[in-house]
Amino acid sequence: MPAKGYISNSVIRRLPRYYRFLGELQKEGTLKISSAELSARMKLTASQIRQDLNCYGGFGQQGYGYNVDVLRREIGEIIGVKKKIKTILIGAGNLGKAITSYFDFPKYGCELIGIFDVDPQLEGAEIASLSVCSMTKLTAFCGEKKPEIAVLCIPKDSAPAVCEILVESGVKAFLNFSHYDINLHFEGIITENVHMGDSLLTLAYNVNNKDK
Amino acid sequence: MPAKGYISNSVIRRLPRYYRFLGELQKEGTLKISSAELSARMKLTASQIRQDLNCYGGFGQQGYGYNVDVLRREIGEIIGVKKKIKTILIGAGNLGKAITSYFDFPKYGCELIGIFDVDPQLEGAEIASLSVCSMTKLTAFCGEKKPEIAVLCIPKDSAPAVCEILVESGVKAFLNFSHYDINLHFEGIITENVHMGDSLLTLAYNVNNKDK
DNA sequence: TAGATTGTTAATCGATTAACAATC
DNA sequence: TAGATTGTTAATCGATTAACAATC
Repeated sequence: MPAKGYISNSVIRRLPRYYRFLGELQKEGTLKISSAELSARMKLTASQIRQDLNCYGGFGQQGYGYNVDVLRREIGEIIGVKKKIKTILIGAGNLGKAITSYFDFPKYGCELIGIFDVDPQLEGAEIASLSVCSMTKLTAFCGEKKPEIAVLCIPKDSAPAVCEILVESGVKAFLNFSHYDINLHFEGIITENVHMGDSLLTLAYNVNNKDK
Repeated sequence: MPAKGYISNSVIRRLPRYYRFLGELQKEGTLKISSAELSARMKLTASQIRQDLNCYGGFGQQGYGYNVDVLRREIGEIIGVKKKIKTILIGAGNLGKAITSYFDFPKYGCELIGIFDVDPQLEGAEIASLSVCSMTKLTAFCGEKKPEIAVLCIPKDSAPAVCEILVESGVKAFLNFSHYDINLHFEGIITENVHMGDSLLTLAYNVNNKDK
């Protein structure tokens, strides 16, 4: 049996989704919501919502439901959105540029404090009010600023060396767009792998095997 | 109990990963692999690998293991990588551009046949040897070319209208970067949602709640 | 044949759902 | 108080793991 206080990954992965839906409800001006209403909206069961939330405490009120503002604030607190974890991005190619500009880091609990690229041509280029740094400055930068998260927008081949440096410098977590399997090579490192290829293949599978 | 022949989502989502790892083994020149060896490499159990594969048939040989080439080809066949599903991309902003150039569609069972954007300024711009089309041409294009997959790189607000048109025109599946919940609004549409925000929040949660 | 490893059935484990007593 | 809805315990379901007979 899981230890008391243990929270399963399945629950953790639903937190951002609750947070997102509650944000929408807030925007719509909804003040209170019952687990039944929220479940209809999110296409999951009311039971699951109550179970999930009660991993962290009783945020509702019997006979009433949940106060949207309070619940969202509580979940934000649990995730730690206010912490603004220091984050760097490696690889200012197309994808890196897109993420840097497209992405509202503070909204997701992070603060982007540095962008790095191997290409000396890019050095000094301005993206999202940060100027791209040479990779040669990476170690020194990490030693000084102590970023905790790195977003990897580099090819698979260059990933092992870069990860080595970053882990060595104390980076704890990766948002990994390279196809390098970080967690297979480093112990205790937190990773979120984005495999768009896998997503497309899953899509292809489902299209090709529809009603079979 | 699940109907015979039913294959769970958990299994389906592992297929692209098997496919990827087998590709690597191929590159390394490995000819055969046992479920035990593969499981060590992929950090899952040998049991699971054998169970997964046997949803589709017996691809191995007792006492020997699996032939890497054969197994990869079989999985490719199951996914349907050779089909090259006609795919369009909507939204040629930073993200759309990145995906268009960054991404080897044929490698993932798709063929990119059109790029669309609302911005008339972008009309005719060349990306990945395709020229960007105006959104006004979308319906006609779909009617003629019958794309089955759409990659949505547009903001949430414009998504409902675009999805309406696309679903109407026979698009069956979405790789969805907009934060619009397609499957909440359309029945029987296949979707893969990429929520980088959720990934970052999960990362933030894990960093903030490490050893708690 | 002996050894290895699959395919497959059975056991376990964990996550989801249902039920209901507590309580606002 | 009566009605509603939570928090929580118990039941169910499905996915993962273990075990082993089949067989190359």
